Amino acid sequence: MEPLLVHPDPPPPELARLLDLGGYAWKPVADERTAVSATPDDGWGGAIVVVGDQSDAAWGLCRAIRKGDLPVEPLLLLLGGNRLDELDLRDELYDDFCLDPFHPRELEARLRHLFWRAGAGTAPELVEYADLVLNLETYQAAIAGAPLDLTYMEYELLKFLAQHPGKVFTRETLLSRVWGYEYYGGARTVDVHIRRLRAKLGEEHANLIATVRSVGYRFGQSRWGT
Amino acid sequence: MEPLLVHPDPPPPELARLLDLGGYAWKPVADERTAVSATPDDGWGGAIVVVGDQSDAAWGLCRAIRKGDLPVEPLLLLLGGNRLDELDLRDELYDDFCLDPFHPRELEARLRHLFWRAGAGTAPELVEYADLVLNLETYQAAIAGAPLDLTYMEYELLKFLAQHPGKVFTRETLLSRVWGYEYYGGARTVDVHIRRLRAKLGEEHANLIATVRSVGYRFGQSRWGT
DNA sequence: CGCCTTTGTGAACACAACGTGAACCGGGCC
DNA sequence: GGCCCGGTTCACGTTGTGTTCACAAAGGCG
Repeated sequence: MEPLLVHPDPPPPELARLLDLGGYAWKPVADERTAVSATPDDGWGGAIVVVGDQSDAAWGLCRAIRKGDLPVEPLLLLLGGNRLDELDLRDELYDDFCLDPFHPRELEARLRHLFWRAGAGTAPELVEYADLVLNLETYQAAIAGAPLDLTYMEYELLKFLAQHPGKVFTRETLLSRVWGYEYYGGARTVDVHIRRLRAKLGEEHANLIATVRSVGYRFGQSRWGT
Repeated sequence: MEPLLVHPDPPPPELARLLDLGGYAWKPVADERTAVSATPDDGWGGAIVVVGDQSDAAWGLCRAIRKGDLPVEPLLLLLGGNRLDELDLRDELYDDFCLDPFHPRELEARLRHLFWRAGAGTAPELVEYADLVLNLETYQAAIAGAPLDLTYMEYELLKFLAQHPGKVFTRETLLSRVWGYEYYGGARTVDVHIRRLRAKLGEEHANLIATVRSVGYRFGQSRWGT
């Protein structure tokens, strides 16, 4: 199993002891920068962030993780009972939390449940829609069994679209989400990539990407239910 | 919000007090059978199951819920620290748990986070009126199940009207609210779009848009009562 | 009943949005 | 340096769609 990211560095001794006794691999990190440079080849298996005296640093790290610079899941917080208020309006920054001081078995149970949840949902790193399959680990794509030879940008764009089937995205949204947050350039760039994607998908599947005039593009068919 | 299913009946007084103070609607249920018969029309908003002295009954209820007989999500457990072992190998039976005795704010925070998680994922933004459904994410519309092929302006106009059913809008109001604030153009443009909308809605549903002579247009039936 | 106002209808027009092909440019590599 | 590859930009066609206009139909009022 991939090691856990633990903040701060050094972590509280009782946390370190519990992780060691439980047989978890883990690495302490002080901030986002050290976290990035210490990232294992296989990525992180999860994160435990202690919201202590310098809660700003802890929340900043959570935010960096959730922003996607540092993809770590799941994320568990450890915080004192007097800091429960700080959870307000920060739902998106954590998956679970545990009050400190903690019952060792509670923390163990929470970790186990988090990993169970993570493993249950997304076992293989695949994105599938109809005949299309994207393998996120190997950067390969295939349609109806036939492999697609996509460039980097084409792959990223198709991945993003296929991860949100049915939803319409404006060119601006695509530029910011696929290309990057501070992208400056013509919106028509998106058109060209869409065209190449459609061409590579083949005439038969080109209609997987629909253009919504005056709005943007949509991947896949409509979603009426949940 | 739909009421919470709470087990056992009666629940511990401190739990009842917290739910009441927090403004939650809730119903106590003793077992699966009473839970089924007490199910509200809109279903349950979630469940809080106390794993107490008769833990068998509690786990049985959880199993019934997860089996699908009684679709309730999310499911939060409340259990004493000496019962942490019982969580083992039962990951699929709960979404979160809280140790008893509990810090009121911890339980509140867990409830809030659970609801946030449940609501964040599956919220297809829809506008509905009678047989008409507009999906705001996919820019698609359907009437009586049949998809409508609307242009951008037609869609925007219909969306605006359907979002305020029964209300009458002058052409000027529609021009400013749908087309844009500083629109300069003939008011008859609205008529043409209304006509095309009626045509696409089909003869059967064309009367969804009523013209109010000398005033403007109204979507849906007039509202005399509530 | 006749006039005037308001709305429905059909068609024509103009333009914006999109698709398409090709050129440009910058980085990595031999 | 020359080459290749991939991303971006530009110019041009094409199609769709919003707008306008002229006329017909309908409704209100004296």
